[in-house]
Amino acid sequence: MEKQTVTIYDVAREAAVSMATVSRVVNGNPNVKPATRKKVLEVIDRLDYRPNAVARGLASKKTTTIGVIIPDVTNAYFSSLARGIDDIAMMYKYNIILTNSDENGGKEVQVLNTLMAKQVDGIIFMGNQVTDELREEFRRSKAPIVLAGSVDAEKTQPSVNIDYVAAVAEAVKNLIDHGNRKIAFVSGSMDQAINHDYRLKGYKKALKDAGIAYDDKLVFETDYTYKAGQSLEPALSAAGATAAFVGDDELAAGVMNGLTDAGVAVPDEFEVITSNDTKLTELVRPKMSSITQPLYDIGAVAMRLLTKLMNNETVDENTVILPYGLMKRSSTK
Amino acid sequence: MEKQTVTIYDVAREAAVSMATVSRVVNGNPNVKPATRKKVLEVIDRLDYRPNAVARGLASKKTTTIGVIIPDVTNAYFSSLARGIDDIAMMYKYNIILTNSDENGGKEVQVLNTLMAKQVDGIIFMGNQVTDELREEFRRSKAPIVLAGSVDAEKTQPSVNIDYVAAVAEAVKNLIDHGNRKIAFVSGSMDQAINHDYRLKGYKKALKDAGIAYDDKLVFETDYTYKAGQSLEPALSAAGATAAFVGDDELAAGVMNGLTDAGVAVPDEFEVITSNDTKLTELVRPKMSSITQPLYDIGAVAMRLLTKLMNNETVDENTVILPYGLMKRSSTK
DNA sequence: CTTTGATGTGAAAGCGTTTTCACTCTTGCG
DNA sequence: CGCAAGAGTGAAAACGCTTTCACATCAAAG
Repeated sequence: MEKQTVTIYDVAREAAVSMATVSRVVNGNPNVKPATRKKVLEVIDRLDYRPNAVARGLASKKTTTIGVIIPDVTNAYFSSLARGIDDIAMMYKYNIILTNSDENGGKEVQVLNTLMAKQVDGIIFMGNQVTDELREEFRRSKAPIVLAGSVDAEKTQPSVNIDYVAAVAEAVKNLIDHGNRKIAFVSGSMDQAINHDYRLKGYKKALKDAGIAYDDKLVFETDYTYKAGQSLEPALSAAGATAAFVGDDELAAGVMNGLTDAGVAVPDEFEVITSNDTKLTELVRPKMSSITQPLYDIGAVAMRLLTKLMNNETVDENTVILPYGLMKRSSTK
Repeated sequence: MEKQTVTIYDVAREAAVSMATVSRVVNGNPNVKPATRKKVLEVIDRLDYRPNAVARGLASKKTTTIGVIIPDVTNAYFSSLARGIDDIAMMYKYNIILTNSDENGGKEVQVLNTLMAKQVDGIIFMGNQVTDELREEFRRSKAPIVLAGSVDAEKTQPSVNIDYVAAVAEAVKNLIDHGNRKIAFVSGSMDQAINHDYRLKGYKKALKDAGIAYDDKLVFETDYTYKAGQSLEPALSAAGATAAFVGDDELAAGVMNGLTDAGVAVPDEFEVITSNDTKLTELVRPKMSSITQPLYDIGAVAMRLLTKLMNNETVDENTVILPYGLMKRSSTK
């Protein structure tokens, strides 16, 4: 025996009004006489009527659902953003369809398509490799799309970020100020805009400002994993580096622990500064110095921006830049 | 100018067939002559037709979307499960509506209701405090619900877990075997079934087996946060404990770092063993010994189980128990 | 009284699919 | 050559809501 669903029609019949009226009271439309409203509400309560959101979505062309594409929920940086997104979404009565992309272009395109098929009202995209194909899909979408904690070199989509160039430059300058001349730049794939177009630029800028020559032997392109960082020590030492800027906290933890395990003292013999200021930075010993980012807020602001876009409100600034900082902990002098 | 949507009707007209036929080819129904299929496919391609999943959901009463209730995406334990869930879901063509509950009963009930309103085909629930009200909602649901990494004392819902009692008992026995007599039990709220009904039982069992009297002064009920753990050191020392079993990795990292910072040597003066075997255990120094759980698999199996339930397949065992292990690292002797 | 403008309500047309049912062709077989 | 059994297709009825439009009612204003 299937559980029976009660529809708006049942309520209308029982309350001796039309479906239109029931719909009005359900949606808080003021054009209903208080007495009628009360009557309808009673029936709704009695029958335990619950509006079917799918039918509503079909009729109104709004699903109050947004899509969120995330590289990996398991990643502390992105999950912090996701938390900010969800909280604000909930505040505005939206739900979130969350999908992991592994920053895999093909998967991203596919996911984007199913999200659009599901008629989401908006999309938040996280991931740093916006391919042409992806950009094309973005354009095709009738739902607004905002990038959170993610950059696209072409700046074609609304986005929320910090000023990565300036932040990295400042972090590296800090290392330089401590007397380091050979500073490693450790990051994930250089195919990602955030690395080659932003972080590396900041790195180069700091070097240039200090009159230090750029040496690509000091640039280490690897995976965003703890293991990858851990196994980097020999190379780092071989290159003669005495400090490193790292583009991801987990990676940085690996780098640092790898160094420590190899007998290199952090920060005395080698300084490390990382990028994302996730919880991780406080857990490891020594605690890691880091660029600080308002992680939760990046997600929250992105979601807020999306709500405006979905309501066709005019927004003054499509690409918002949130403030960053530098947190000195114990992995730098 | 709104972007125009092309509907199944447009395709039917252009291909000079009926909507029914278009629907058939879209859904891979074999009852279509190859020639017709080809013709329709061409038109679909030419018009760039994309089926509207909402309309489809209304007509078919299946949304290929499932709801996932998670305490906090930011938590490494749960986000690992979530990753397993999403991967399997994607494999079976489902999408996930993810919502954070903060293990707040009221929020959980509310979220559950909106999920049901959105006609999700199934629900995966994570959270260890199944209130009566919640249980009542579960019962009301026509979508199957499975618990992942979460226990309900009443065992009324399908679930996927490890044998917490045995695992904790083994972990504590290990501590006892190392000569510890005063072993602290550190966990989150005792209101949670997993703590008072499982972990604590395992703890008591191990003590009893070793002939050690249970002393509730050694039970520390706190928050699942790093900070909470860190500030526990004075109390731990005051109670004369020489070892601790901890119910959460982040909490355990806090405990351990708090101890270390206070000059208590881990593991020489104080041993720590934790519960979830998340990445964290490897990041901290010393690395933490832990009960090992197949995190990803718990999520994956839960999702797989859910697919069966959604298809009305008969499942032999509704409450599945996955194997656990014990990983000795450096926070125990 | 009539007129006017709000206010409250209902009928019915969508929204874009799936699915049932009936119907028309083909086949293969006796 | 006739007929039963598929195979292939279309018409149209759902699915459960929102929204438009027209209509009725009523109070205030003239």
